[in-house]
Amino acid sequence: MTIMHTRPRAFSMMENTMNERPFAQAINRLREVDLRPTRQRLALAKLLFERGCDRHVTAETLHEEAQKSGARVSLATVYNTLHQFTDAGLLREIMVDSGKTYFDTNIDDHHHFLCERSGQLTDIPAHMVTVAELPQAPDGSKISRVDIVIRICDQ
Amino acid sequence: MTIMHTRPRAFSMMENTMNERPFAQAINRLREVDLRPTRQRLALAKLLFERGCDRHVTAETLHEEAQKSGARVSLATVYNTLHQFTDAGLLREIMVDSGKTYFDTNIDDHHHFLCERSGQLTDIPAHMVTVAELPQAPDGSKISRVDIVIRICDQ
DNA sequence: GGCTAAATTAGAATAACTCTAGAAATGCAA
DNA sequence: TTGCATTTCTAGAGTTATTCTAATTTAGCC
Ligand SMILES: [Mn+2]
Ligand SMILES: [Mn+2]
Ligand SMILES: [Zn+2]
Ligand SMILES: [Zn+2]
Repeated sequence: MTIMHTRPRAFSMMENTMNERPFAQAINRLREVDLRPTRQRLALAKLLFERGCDRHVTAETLHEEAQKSGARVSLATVYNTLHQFTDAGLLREIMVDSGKTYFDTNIDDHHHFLCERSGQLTDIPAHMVTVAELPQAPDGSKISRVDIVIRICDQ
Repeated sequence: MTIMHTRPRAFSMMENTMNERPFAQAINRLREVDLRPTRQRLALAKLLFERGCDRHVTAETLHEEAQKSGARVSLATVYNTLHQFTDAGLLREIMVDSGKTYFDTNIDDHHHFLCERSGQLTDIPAHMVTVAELPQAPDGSKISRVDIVIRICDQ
């Protein structure tokens, strides 16, 4: 049996920026909702949250990304994990068109541009849209969310 | 060979109301776009447009309805017809959630309530919603439509 | 280390479509 | 009418996105 000399690596500024916050947050959030931080869940959380910008992924695209990054995660686990993260409030599920489900790393109140040519989704912060008047919800129900999709096409 | 005495039936108020207009409109529209008014297409147009109220059907539900009404139409034809009607501007395609495509007989500018429990869609005329401020469409593109879905849940 | 529950996985199954290729209906011309 | 080309319809096969299943692996704990 060999003894590994696992020297602690030198600390690097590049690897410990603000961007790690949402990842650390994710780990804590997983603990909160009783999801064990497994190798697979951590790899996916890293891909989803480490680069801060808002992402809209499908199970398929995230799975490919995981493969490329060297993480071995099955597609079934990607589906499971995306749904678990969604239930934990770390992701939002979006279904606009084309029979694919997108998962959105931006969980703030916001809306979307949808490019009719490419299918690309782009975030619109809620404060950029002003809805002056909304109809009453039918009796016995209340409004839980208002989703606005602005479809755009080439001019 | 027998000669049929096809007496013209007595005119009935019940059968010639305002409600026939959209159906007649549909037939004309089909001619306009070079879709022959075949037995199948007429049967489906009848189901879709004859009862005036706004409908949100899936291929599956319309197919069942056709069967029950005694019309023999294959599911493939229901899909073809729904897409042809949509291309002809007689229907609008809606995809909200749950991976099913709905076809909307209301082609006026309008929005939807979506019941999160039952998945039921209900129309909201455009004038009931006032959007005061919209963001600029990205460069080189223009806004083609704004879709608003108001999600409701039991209070 | 050994136990137990939770998590992962490959592959089968399902749901909602779409495609294909042959049959039927239709339109038109001879 | 009858023949021929074109359109439409249809059953069933194929596809895609997703879920399920049941066996294996891993994690947390004593
Ligand atoms: Mn889901
Ligand atoms: Mn379509
Ligand atoms: Zn978003
Ligand atoms: Zn509608």
